[in-house]
Amino acid sequence: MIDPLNSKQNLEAIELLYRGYRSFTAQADRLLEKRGLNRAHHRILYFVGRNRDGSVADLLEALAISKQALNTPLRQLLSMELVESKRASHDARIKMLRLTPSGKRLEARLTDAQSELLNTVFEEAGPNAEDSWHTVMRILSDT
Amino acid sequence: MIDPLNSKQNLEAIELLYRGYRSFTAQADRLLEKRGLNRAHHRILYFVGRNRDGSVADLLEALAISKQALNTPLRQLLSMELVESKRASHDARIKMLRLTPSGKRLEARLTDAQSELLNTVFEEAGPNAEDSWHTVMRILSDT
DNA sequence: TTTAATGGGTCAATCATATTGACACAATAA
DNA sequence: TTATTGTGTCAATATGATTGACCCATTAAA
Repeated sequence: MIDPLNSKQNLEAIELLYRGYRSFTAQADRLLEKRGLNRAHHRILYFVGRNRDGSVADLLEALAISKQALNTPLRQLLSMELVESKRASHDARIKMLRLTPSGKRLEARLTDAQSELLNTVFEEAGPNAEDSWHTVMRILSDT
Repeated sequence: MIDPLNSKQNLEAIELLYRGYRSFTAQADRLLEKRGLNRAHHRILYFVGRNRDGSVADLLEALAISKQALNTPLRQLLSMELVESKRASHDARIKMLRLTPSGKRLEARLTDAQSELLNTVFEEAGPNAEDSWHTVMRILSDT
């Protein structure tokens, strides 16, 4: 009777997840570092990019950090004009956040780098592998 | 002509990698937190576990952090008797590090949690998916 | 055998990022 | 008018990381 726990396969999978994730985030990290930005900024760019005109509160909830922790990187992105805010017309308390053109360009560059990497990987692995990989990751994500 | 860059597939893959990785590390993080440990400790336990009797310098190289950054968590693991060190017989300057029995138990518990999660995931995804996933992740890791 | 290099450890100063708590201000809702 | 909401900021504190300067003991080289 074989205990499937800690099989060679699983031990390799653990290793692969660590290494794969690192390899996946490495390019973006380098691109960000050039501008003095980090993953916190990236997360903001990402969520603002995918949630146009969302409020600061929305962003706080998405990032699950404190108001004070958000303050610094968000202010930097605003002053670098990568993100802009305007008051909501129906409620002037609310600031709606969106990417500026250059913010969009940066976000796109970060996403493109990762997207290109994935293209290379899936091309090398073959089309069936891509579907299976998605299936596995979807299950893992929702667990 | 379709630009495969930033296809829906790829955008989903990026999202899945983030979410999947978070889900993958969540259990271990919780287990560690209970003992007042964090990912730094986990990394040390991991590398010491897989590199029995390695030196401090080996560990430093593997973790790619400064001597001073290693100092605190390693000292904690030593004082908690999860890691032990003994001088090398051929060179008394070198400290060889290894897990104690309870260090091994903790490391195994962390690994088991991840391994179990992967078992569940792969079981649900089917056997072919597992192989494909490994293929993709191997390529990604080595890129 | 004196001297230099190596492995390991620590102190100090500093930086970055995060936290909680306490407020302040303007705008909206009750 | 008063209370609540959305946003922003100050202060104190905690953690984890950095670089730089050393120290000790041991081993290697001169």
